[in-house]
Amino acid sequence: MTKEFYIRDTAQVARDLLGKILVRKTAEGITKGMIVEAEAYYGELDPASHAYKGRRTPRNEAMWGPPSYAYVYFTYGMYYMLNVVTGKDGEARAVLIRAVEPLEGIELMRKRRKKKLESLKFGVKNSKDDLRELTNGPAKLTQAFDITRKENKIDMINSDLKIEENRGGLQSSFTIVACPRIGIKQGTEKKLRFYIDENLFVSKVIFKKGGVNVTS
DNA sequence: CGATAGATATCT
DNA sequence: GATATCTATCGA
Repeated sequence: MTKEFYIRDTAQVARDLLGKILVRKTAEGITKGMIVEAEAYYGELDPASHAYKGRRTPRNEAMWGPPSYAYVYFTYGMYYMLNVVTGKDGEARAVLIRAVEPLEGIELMRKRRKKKLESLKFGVKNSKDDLRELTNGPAKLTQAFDITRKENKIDMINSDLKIEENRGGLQSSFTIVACPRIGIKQGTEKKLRFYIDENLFVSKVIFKKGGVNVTS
């Protein structure tokens, strides 16, 4: 993707990221996945954002920086979340990548997810042999793609972590659903979460209020 | 399904 | 000291 792509309105970027390819290269190998779910965060203006009312700390510093950079943060004592910064430099806007559909490096994703599970003190239950379990959530996909604090502030236009145009032509058209964002306590009225309708890898489908279909 | 424990960096 | 853009498990 180009710099211009990310400079635009955050919700627009979130929508347009659906169907694009998240690519990750490490010494272990390469993993790829199609983005199927994303949320927009409007920094200073957004009660749900880490940068609400201009809060600027070492942790959320990346949000304030230039577009196309990664904002990776650690939360709940064990999880990393991946965002891409949008808007103009100095604006604190970002898109949270919430789910992808695995395309390449699936065995590697399995290995990484399994390793993480075993490191937790849970009772290492049987791993459900379900592809969806690899990447259908923001903290799951960062495990599967080995994304941690180290990837914070790297430019996602051309790095070992980047987003590419979908050239494979797989699923060229789809319906986009817009609904409230997940896991927030304020700013729930706005429909800033977008996902590909009917896609199996979407983290959570909201039946309650339903979403709005926005075909692009 | 719904409820809750889990672990810790970061902020107030 | 409280909180967090969550996940896995357990119980009904």
